[in-house]
Amino acid sequence: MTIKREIQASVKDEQLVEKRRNQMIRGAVSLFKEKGFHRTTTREIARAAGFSIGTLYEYIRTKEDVLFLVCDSIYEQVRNRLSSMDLERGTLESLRLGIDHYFRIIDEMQDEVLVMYQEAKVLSNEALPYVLKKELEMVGMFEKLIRRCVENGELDISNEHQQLLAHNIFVQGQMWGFRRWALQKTCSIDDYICLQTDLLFSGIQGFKKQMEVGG
Amino acid sequence: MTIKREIQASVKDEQLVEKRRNQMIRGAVSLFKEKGFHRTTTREIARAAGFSIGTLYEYIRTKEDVLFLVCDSIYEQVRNRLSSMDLERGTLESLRLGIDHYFRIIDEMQDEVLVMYQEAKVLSNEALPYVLKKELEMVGMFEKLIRRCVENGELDISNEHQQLLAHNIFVQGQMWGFRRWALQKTCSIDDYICLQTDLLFSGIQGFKKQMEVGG
Amino acid sequence: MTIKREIQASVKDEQLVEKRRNQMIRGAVSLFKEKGFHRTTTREIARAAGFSIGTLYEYIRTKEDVLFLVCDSIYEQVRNRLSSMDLERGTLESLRLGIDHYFRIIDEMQDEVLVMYQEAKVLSNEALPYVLKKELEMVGMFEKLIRRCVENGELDISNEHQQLLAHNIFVQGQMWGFRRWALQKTCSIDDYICLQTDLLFSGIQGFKKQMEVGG
Amino acid sequence: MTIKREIQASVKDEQLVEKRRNQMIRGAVSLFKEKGFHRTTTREIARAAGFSIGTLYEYIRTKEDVLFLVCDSIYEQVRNRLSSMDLERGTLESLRLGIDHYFRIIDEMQDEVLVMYQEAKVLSNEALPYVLKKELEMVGMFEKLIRRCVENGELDISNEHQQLLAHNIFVQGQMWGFRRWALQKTCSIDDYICLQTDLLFSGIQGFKKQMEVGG
DNA sequence: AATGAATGAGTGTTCATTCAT
DNA sequence: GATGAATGAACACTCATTCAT
Repeated sequence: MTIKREIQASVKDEQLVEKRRNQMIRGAVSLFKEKGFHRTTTREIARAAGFSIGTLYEYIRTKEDVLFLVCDSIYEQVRNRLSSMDLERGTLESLRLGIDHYFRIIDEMQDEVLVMYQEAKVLSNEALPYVLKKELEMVGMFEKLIRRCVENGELDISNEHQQLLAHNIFVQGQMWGFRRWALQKTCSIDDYICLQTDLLFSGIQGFKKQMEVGG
Repeated sequence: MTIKREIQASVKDEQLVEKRRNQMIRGAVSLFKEKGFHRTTTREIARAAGFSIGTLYEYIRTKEDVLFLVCDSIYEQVRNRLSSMDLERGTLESLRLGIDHYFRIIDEMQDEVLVMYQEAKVLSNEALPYVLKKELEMVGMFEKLIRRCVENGELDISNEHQQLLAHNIFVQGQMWGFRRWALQKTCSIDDYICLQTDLLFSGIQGFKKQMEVGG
Repeated sequence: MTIKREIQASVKDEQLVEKRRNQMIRGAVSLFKEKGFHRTTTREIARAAGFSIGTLYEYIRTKEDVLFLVCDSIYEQVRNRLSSMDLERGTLESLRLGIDHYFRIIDEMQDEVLVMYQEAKVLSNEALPYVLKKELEMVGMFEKLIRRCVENGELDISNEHQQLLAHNIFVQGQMWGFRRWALQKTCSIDDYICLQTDLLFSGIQGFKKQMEVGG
Repeated sequence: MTIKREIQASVKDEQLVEKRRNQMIRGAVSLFKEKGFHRTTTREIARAAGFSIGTLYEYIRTKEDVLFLVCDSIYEQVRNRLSSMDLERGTLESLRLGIDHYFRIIDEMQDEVLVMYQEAKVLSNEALPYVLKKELEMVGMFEKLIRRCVENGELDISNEHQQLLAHNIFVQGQMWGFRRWALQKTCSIDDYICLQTDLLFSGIQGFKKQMEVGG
């Protein structure tokens, strides 16, 4: 169950709040993508959402609320889509599939992830921990995936290695988005998944060894 | 050879320009660290640099110039410190040492790297490519380090793997800074270097294999 | 006969209008008391009155109407309570009693009087004269009280003195409210009535004279 | 010596600050007079002062600062002009002259006094006490004037009567301004001074008595 | 070369009022 | 007759930039 950090709205009809906020988020993401949070005005957000500035403020209290809503929504989407992963099987294949799945989600949500990635830090001291918490939850999913492999005897790495590995996977996903200017020039998402999986599973010495074995 | 992107100054005396800009950068970094680029005012930068707002504008043309100067200076520092790496030896040990060296630099320059990392994106379309270019140069250093290993027969991985590996190393360095809220709670820089090196060199199956061998 | 300044309502049922407006006034007085007219929003008034903002506007046309209603209501209350005074007897004792009565009313309605006193001026050029007229009516009551004394031979002061005296009494009543920060620290309403009556009746030389007589 | 409540300015040249603030006060008084503090915008104040909105905010920090400056300046003016009063002589004549002097000052500064009188209450909890303190200082001047008369044997009234009398005089001065709509229709300032002095000195029974004596 | 007072476009936010349901 | 979502003009305040001294 998710801890809800409520953003206050003046409007009472909860369905309407949901609907209007979704309009708002959609508009805001594309604006933040284009010019960043700080260079986007609330008026622009309202216009992009399809309503007036007055109406915008019926559904939030401060501009930062919009950013929070955006971040929250993106995490929620990623997590929802990630939830179809099988965390329990505990085979290397399921880990490989999990990574594949996650990287493809990021690929499809590149813009959103980039926005969140670049702007989340401007969230206030009140809101930021909540967002970071969500991030840790997602990292936790990879940790679980890995731990089950260890428990299954498919993998033998220390607890610390497991944790860092989970972080690496998580960051390598985001990296596909935030370093697209470098990576996506020479590389498709399929390539990327393939290459990263190689490195992840075999390490650089793995190649050497295989070579030696093969040679 | 480095492409110089000149920031125009009204003042002619180049030594003075250099000196004033260094004051400016020092002040700006600590301000950006504290409150980010957008929440820092030019007046604050001037004050932190030790001169008046009018003088500030004798050495730059826009606020963004300050950010550029800051990013440029940070990259330059990282690169300078990195330049003591031996890129040519082409042994796994030299690669390991290179990573160790780089990660420790990042650790010491955490604040600066974080600033640059978080704010660089607001640079205009004119300045950003220049900064990204510098980043690629640094990635290139790791690529070279790796390529020499391959040429030396110490490693046998494809060109694509080499490139991605270089990116991974570069990002894992930055990651130590920008994910400090998660990583640095349980882990020293020594631990981090050790763990990342393990994963990098052996991959996760490496561990398994060793186990099998050992078992 | 009272001149009625009609505030337009959309609702036809006059009893309902009366009822709703009373709710509104009660809510508004306590809000104006707390934060003044300008810092009180129509939404707050509606909420304090127990109905919606839409309903509020069924019974008034502008926010200023609320202020008018409030002022009107307060004057009406003061006047009603004042109406038990005996204006006709024409003795110094009845004047003394009238003052006593009036000062005690003000004391009990301090908050309301303060509100009206401080906010009435923001009424538009259309509504203000109406309110001032009511005030003059009340001053007129004291004038009558005094005049009857003169007619009775109990007092011998000129017409101008009578008028100014009436104003003084009226203002000294309000003064108990609007200077409470100074007066009510060291003085009860009983004290205040007593002291003011002394000054009013004897003047400052009166004391001297009595002393001389007594000495 | 006056306790200074400093309003922060960005501009350092103190003479310039003084000059600009005087421009500001002059403009603000006439605007507040016309439409009250709340209906006056900061842009209007800036324009009336003869500079831009940006410049206005170089000399104050909030709109309320303007009101404080206005109130402070008015009190200071009244007090300065009042300072020529001889507080020490302790004769009834000097008291009479003091009142005459004070009432004439109020008459000349009617607009200013009215503004301060009507708007001072919106000052924040921080600034209001400071203004009230100044008011009490002025009341204190009348108290002193009266006390010296008592000490001189010219008057024999209790401490409490002295205090209230001082308040009455102070309020009757202001009253000439804030009730001008009623008083100034039938009465010049000379008349007003004369009538109020009569009532003050003789009380209403004084008239009667004189009559009896005279009769 | 250095200063800092002046500028005003631009920002986030509020709130009286309307009107479709 | 009652509701409350929608509106947008209006507001206080900020800050990058300029330029006369």
